[in-house]
This record gives sequence, structure tokens and C-alpha cells, in this order.
Amino acid sequence: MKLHNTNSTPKKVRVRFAPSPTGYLHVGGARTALYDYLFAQKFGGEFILRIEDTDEERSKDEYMWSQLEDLKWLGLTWSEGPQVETQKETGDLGPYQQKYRLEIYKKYIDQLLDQGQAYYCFLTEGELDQQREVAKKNKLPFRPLSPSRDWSKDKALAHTKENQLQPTVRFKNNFKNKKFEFKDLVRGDMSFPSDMIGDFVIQRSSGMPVYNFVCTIDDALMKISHVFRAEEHLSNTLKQLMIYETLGFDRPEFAHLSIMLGEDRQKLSKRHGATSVSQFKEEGYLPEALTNFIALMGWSSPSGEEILSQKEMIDNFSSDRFNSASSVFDPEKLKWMNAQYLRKLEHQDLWQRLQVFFDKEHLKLPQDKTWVDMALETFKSSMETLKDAVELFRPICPDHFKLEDSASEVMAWETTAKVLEYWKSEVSNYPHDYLSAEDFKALTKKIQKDCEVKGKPLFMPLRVALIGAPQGVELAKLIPLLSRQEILRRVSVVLGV
RNA sequence: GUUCCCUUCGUCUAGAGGCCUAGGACAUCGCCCUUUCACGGCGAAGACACGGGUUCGACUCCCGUAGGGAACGCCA
Repeated sequence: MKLHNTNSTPKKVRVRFAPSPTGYLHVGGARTALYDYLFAQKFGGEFILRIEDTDEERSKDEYMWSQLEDLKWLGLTWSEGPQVETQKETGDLGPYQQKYRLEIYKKYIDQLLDQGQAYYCFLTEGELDQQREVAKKNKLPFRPLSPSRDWSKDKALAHTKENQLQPTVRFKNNFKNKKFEFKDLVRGDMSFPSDMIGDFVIQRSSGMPVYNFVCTIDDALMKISHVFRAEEHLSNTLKQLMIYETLGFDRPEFAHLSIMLGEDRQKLSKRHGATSVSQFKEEGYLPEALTNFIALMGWSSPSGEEILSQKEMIDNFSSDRFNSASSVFDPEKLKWMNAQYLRKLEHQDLWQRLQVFFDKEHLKLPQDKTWVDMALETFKSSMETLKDAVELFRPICPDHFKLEDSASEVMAWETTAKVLEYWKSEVSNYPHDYLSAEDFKALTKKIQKDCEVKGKPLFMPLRVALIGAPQGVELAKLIPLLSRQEILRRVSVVLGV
């Protein structure tokens, strides 16, 4: 399955991520970018960012910047292309936004036109539809048949002017019975027959060239050595190979990554829940966990280790460990992995990352180091995402105390009132501002003895009086996080005083 | 319809002809820890899509079949 790696890096490694700014950065795109980045890092090459914005209707600069920011958030940095901070480009082979490269494309379109390897096509959409229908009826593959296929450039231009037309430009597929072969880094030897496609459009009637053309030109001009892209581009490669060949460009190596699916085995999309990188960010996933997780969809480390730092991924990265089968995105495993990373974080770091989530919910927490350390130590093992901290910390936040419905059963117990009254009076006589875990333990022993209550009927009411709910973290750990005053206030609230 | 790609536990995967009684991870279930909920520890269950070849021997190589996917766009 994976004997086809060349394992050689003859050319200077230059890889590119080429998103089209028609939406937010998708985890699928993020994975491609990640592989680009890892590959470049591993082989000391360059990682280039190119913006494929030839779809004038759907492309928006706003999307471009958001995608770039998400890429940076993931820790993937590039040496050439538009940069977020300066809003300017770096690199010598720009511009890196295709809409600013139109002159370049025009030159090559003209060259093809002059050489008779492309032609102006005056077929209307209606005519094309008709041809398509005929092909379908005869169970033949559709190949556009253009009357102007063999016209000279001058004749076509004259015709255009005379009739005020806006023709497209089609690449003339004159390859007869030729097999286009290449070695895919993921799939091995690939071969496409030249008659798999007909003459294809390389320039729209608007004058804007199309993806398969500009992509090829730019990869060649930007000296891209390896193209990592999603599997859906596999069949496009034939068109691009034809262009490489007629223009005499060196072609890069290709790696067509398997596709990411949702749990219903359909292509991962919005209806499967979160799919954009920014959504995962908002839900409290760590960039290092997200990249680790997506790296493992379609690639594996030689050791079989699953928790891998960026450095470990770089060190172990190679294109012979790609899996060619598509994979299903499993949000549960992502959560698990995120939890692993969360627990490894330094408290100071974790606390800092938590602030944006607390702020959003107007949670005001103490900030002194001892308290933070204690609180984090108590709660971090219950967190899977940063956002989980909100519900964990809310109960110990003074302004947010309330009695949950789940507490009503406990409150109805016969012994509950007695326990809480006793608890209240003990705490009010306590000499310090905060109770220690040890003092709390001693105190519960005392209650147990004097009230003749133990086990659940003892601890559940106390928990309710502390956080408003009968379930949660260990009481001894919770106690030192609340001031004596706050504890008293709460027990009063619960007792309805 | 044509061309091309893909198929190992529910999910991510390991697997380069004998190391396979198919390994690991998530999820699931059980036990332990625990006054609750988690964390953690230990354990169980669970897969080579199917059929033919080739071979002394096939998860691995070849050919079919089935299922899934892509392209056949003036989307990328």
C-alpha cells in the first residue's frame, strides 16, 4: 500500500497551501496546511501561502484574513504570501493573491492561443446543455464540440468584435491515446487516459482564468516542489498535467490526501457540527490538540504514539505514512485528546487561556496565584475543553450561586435542615477567612457525631449548601476555594434565611 | 453512462507474504480507587467487505463482485 514513496528530495522543498477565500478555514484545509507545514519544516523547505480567489462572486478578503488568522492560531506560519500583522506580502515570487496575477495568466493564455493549443469558444450555455443531453441520451461521455475549435486567433477575435461576444478560452486537448502518468505520494502510480476529458475552459467569458489553469501556472512559477491537496483534485490532475506538458513546465510531485468524512460517511460539512477551525477555537479546543488530532487522520507516526508535539510531528513526518482511505472525523476522540493537552498545560498558561471564556460569561474569579493553583488543580481533570471551565467555576463564583433543581431531593431529607443549621453555626464561629481541607474534615467528623448523621445524608446537603447541587468535585477540595463569608451566605440562602 | 480512487474492531489506525491467536488509541462494558460526579488504574468485548486465483503459506500480490467516493462546471 505504501511502497511508492520516492524517499528522495531532489528539489528544494517548496510547498504551498492554496485556499480559496470563500468561507472559513475548514478542518480539512487545516490538515492539508498542517502537512504542508510539517513537510517544509522536516526538509528545511519553504511553506508558501497562495490565495486562489479567481471565483469573483464568492471570494471575499474578509474570509482570506480569517483563514490566515486561523492558520496562525494553529501555529502554522509561512514564509511567503500575505501576512496577517502587516497586511502585506512577503516573498519574491508574488503576488500571492491570484486576482493580482491576471497579467501573468494572460501571457500564457495568449501563448496557447497563438500556438493553436487553445481557442476561443463561442458555445452558449444552452448549446452546451444540449450537447450534454445528447451525450447522455447516447450514453456517451460528454465532450464539448466547438465549431470554432480550429479557427485562427485572428478570425476568432474578428468574430468576437463583430458580434459583440464574450467567448471563453478552451484548452485544446489534442492528445490522442496518451496516458498521463505520475507517481502520487499517497496512492502510488497513477495513470489517466487523455480522452478522459475533452477541451476544457481555461478562461471564463469574463476574462478571468479558471482554477485548473492558474493553479498550474502558479505552482510552476512559484517553483512548488510538492503539491499536497485533497483527493477531490485527483482527477483534476490530468488537466493540469496537460498544461504542464504543453507549456513545458517541470511538474511537481503530487500527494492527494484522503478525504475527511462525517459520521454518516458523507463529506464533512456543517451539518456534522463544528467543521471550521474558528468554531473549535470558540468551543475551547487548544490549537496544539486540534493539529495533533487532524494530523492523525490520514497519517500515523512510526512509533504509533498518538500524543505528539509539533516538534515530534516534524521529526517523524514523512510522506510514506499517509493512509489512502478516507477517514471519519470523531469529535469524541478530539475531546479526549484536548483533555490530555489541557492537563499538561502549566497553570499560568491554562489560566490565561481561560480568561476569554470567563469574560464572555462575566465570571469574576480571584486572581491570586495560590487560589488559582488550587482551583486549577481541583478542576482541570474535569475539563475536556476550555469552555468546560465556565460551568465548573460558575458555582464558586459569588454572583452566580443558585440552588439547582437537582438539589430538591436532598433538601427534602429529614436530617438536612439539622445538618445545615449545625454547619452554619460552626462556620460562623470559625476564626479564619478561609477553611482548610483539614479543618473541614475535622468539622464533618464533629457534625457526624453531634447530629448522628453520616455518609450521603451528611455530605450531599453540605455540597448543596456549597455549590447548589448534590454532585460535583470533592468537598475537601472545594472548601478552601470559598471564603468563610461566602460559605455562610450560601448556607443561609439554602436554608431560606 | 465514462474515467479514476478507496475498503482492517462502532471510530482513528498498525500491518511491506510466515513475526497475526491481527497490535494500539477513542468510545462501550466490568472491576478497583472514591461519602457524590469525574480523574486515574486494571480488565473484557470488538475488525481483515465478498468471491476466485498466485503461493508450501495471503490482511499483505493479481483478477473479479459489491459498497462508498471523486471528476466529467465559465466552483475550487
